Amino acid sequence: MPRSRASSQDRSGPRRRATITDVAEAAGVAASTVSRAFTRPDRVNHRTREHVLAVADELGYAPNPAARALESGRTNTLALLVPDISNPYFSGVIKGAERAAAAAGMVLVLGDTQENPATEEQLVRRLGPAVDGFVLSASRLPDDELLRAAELNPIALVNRATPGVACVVADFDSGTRQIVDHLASLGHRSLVFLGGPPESWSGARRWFGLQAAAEAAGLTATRSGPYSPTLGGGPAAADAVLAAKATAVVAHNDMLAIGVMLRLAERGVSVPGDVSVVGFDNIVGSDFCSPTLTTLAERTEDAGARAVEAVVAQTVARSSEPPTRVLPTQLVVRRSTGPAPVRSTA
Amino acid sequence: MPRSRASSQDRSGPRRRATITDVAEAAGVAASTVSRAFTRPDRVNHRTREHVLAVADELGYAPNPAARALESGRTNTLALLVPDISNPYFSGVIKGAERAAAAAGMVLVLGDTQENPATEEQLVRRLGPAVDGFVLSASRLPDDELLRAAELNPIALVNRATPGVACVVADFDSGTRQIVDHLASLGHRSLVFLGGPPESWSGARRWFGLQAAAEAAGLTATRSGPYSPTLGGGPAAADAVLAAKATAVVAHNDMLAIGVMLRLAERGVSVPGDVSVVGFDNIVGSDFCSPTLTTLAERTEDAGARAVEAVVAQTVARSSEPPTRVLPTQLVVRRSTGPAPVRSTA
DNA sequence: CGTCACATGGCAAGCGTTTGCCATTATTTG
DNA sequence: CAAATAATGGCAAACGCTTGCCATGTGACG
Repeated sequence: MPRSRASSQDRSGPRRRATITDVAEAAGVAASTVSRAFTRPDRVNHRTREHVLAVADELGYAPNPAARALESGRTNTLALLVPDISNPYFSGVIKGAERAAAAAGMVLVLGDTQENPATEEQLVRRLGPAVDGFVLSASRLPDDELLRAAELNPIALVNRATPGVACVVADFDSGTRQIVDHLASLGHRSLVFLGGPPESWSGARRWFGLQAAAEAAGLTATRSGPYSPTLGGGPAAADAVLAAKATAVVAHNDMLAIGVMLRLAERGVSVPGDVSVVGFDNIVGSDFCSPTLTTLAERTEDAGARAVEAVVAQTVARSSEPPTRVLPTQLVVRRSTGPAPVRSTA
Repeated sequence: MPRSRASSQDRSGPRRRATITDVAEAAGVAASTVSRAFTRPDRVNHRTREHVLAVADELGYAPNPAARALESGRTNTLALLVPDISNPYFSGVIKGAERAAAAAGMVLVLGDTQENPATEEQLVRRLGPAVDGFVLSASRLPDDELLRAAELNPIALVNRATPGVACVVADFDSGTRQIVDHLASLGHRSLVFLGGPPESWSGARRWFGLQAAAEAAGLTATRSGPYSPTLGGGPAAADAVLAAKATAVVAHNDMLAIGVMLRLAERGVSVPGDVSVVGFDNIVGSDFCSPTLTTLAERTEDAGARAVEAVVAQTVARSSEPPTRVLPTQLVVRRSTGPAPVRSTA
C-alpha cells in the first residue's frame, strides 16, 4: 500500500514542487508529452508544445534532475576538484570551468581537496555516481589511482599529466625558457629556484624546465627549498636567497615570490636593484604588490574551460587516446626584475 | 519489453557501476537489507551488516545519489551562489561554506551569477529541485523574488537581509563606527565614501553606517561614485578624491581602495601623508599592497559556515521566524591611514 | 474512395533507491 | 512449555522522469 508522503493539506514547510504529472494534468496531456515538449521538440506538435510550456511556466515547473538522471544516466553535472579553493590561482580555473560548463548546459560541483590525496579520493568516489565527469586540477592522486578513477568516469586533468588520461597543461618548457632568456638578457649568470610542495607536478615541471633552459642559455640554476607556497614561506626562502648571494630568484609561485620580496624589503635588499624576482601564475595582486611582480602567466581560465570541454567530449564518445592540450604561457615583465648588479670582483 | 541499456558485454567505455542489487545478490540478501546496512545500522544484524559492507566495498559500490534523492527527497546537496567566483572576497565565504557543508555530510554546488539577477534567478530555479537548499551570497535578487524562492527552498542569505529569510550579515554598524573613530582619532574632520554598485545591499549599509557614525563623531561624510569595485575603478575615484581635497577616503571595498592608492601614487600624492585610505573586506593582497591597507575585516569564512548551518537547520525543521545572525567586524589598521595633514589655513 | 505513410500522443516499464508493512525467527516471560 | 515480544530481513510500492513501442488521426497518393 502506498505511503502518503505529501498529503493535500500542506505543512507550513516548503510548498510542494510541481511535477511532470501536475503539468500534464493541468495541460490535459500525458506526462510523456510534457517530457518530450522539453527534450524532443520535434516529437510533439508545435501548438501542443507551446501550450505545455506555458502551463509548465505558470506552475513554476522545473524538471527534477535526480529523476532525470536516474533514467537517462546523465546528470548534467560536472565536478571540479581543486586543492584549495581560496588560492587565487584556482579562481581562474574555476571561473573558466564554470563558464564552459554553463555553456554546455551543465552544472558545476566544486570540491576542495585541502591538498589531501585521501580527501580527493573520497570525493571522487562519493561524487562519482552523481556526476557525468570530473575535472581534477593539480591532482595529488598517484597515477594508478587516477587511472582507476578514469575507468569509471570521464576525467580531465589540469596541470597534471598521466598517460591514458586527458589533460590540459601549461607550456612550462616555453615558459621557463622565457624566464631564463629574460634573466639572461638582463645579464644574470645564475638563478635559484625556490621550490614548493614536493608532490606538486607542476612544481617538478617548472624546475625541470628551468634547468634545461638554463643549461641552454649557459646559466647555472640551483634549487632551494621546499618552501610553503604562501606568503608565509617568504622569510625562509628570502634568507636562503641572501645566503646564496643570488642575483635572480624564481619562486614556485607568486605568493611565495611576494613573500620573498616582503622579507627582502625588510632586510633592506633592493628588488630589482640587488635581486630580481620572478613568480609563476600572475595572480591578482602580482600587479599591485611592490614592486610589481614579473611572473609567468598561465591561461588558467582557458585551462578550466578546455578541461571541461574534454570531459564533455568524453561523455559523448570515449576516444581511444585521450588528448593532451598544451596551453601557451606568457612572461609578464613588471618591476621586480632588472639588470644584474655589477658584482664587486672581490 | 525492457530496453537493454547496458548489456553484459561491456563496451570499451566506462565500466558499469555496481548497484544495490549487485551488492544484494553478491551478499545473498535483499536490496532493502543493503540499503539499511548503509542508512539504518540498528535495523540490521551486526554480522549481516559487516558482511554487506565488505561485499559492497569489494564491488566498489557507492549508493547512487540521484536514486536516493528521488525516493527520499533529500539530495544532500547545497547550492552556494555568488556574484563573482573570482572575487577574492567570496573565496572566504566559499571556503567556509564548503567546510561546513562537508561537516554536515553535504556536497556543495557552486554557482556564479555574474552579478546578474536574471542569471541568479535562473540558477535558483534550475538548481532548486536538485538541492536541499541555497546559500545566496550578496544576492542581487529583489525582495519579493527572494521570498518566493524561500517558499520553495530553505535559503540563507549572506550580507543581505530580507524580512522572513534567514541571513547572516556583518556588523557594519560597529564596523563603520570603528572606521570613523579611527579616522577621528587621527584628527580627520571629514571623509568621503567611494561608493560601489548601487544595487549592493552591503554598499548601502556601509554608507548608512558611515553617515551615522560620522554624525556621532562630529565628522562630515560625503559620498562619491558609484565606481566599479575593482582596481579599474581606482583612477576615477582617486581623481574625485583629489578634486574634493579629502584627507580621508573610505572605499566600497579593498580592490577599489588599492586601485585608488595606485592612482594616487601615480599622481604623486602620499598615502597616508596627504590622504588616508580605508577599505572593506581585508582581502588577500591588502596585506602586501603598498602601503598596506587599513581595512574592515569581516569574518567571511564564518559567514559562509553559519549560512550553511542555517540552511541545514531549515532542512530539518522550519522555524517560524528565520534567524538573523550578525557577525562581528574588526578594523585592521595598517599603513594606509595616518594623521590628518595640517592644512594650510589658506 | 481505399491504402499507405507519417505525424503525434499515450501507455507502461524501468532507472536505483528508500521505506511501510509483514513474515519469520529468536528471545524473553509467566 | 506456551505465549508474548523483540529482532531481523524480505516484499513491493513509490519517487519523477525518459523512452520504446503502439494506437490513433491526418493527408497524400493511386
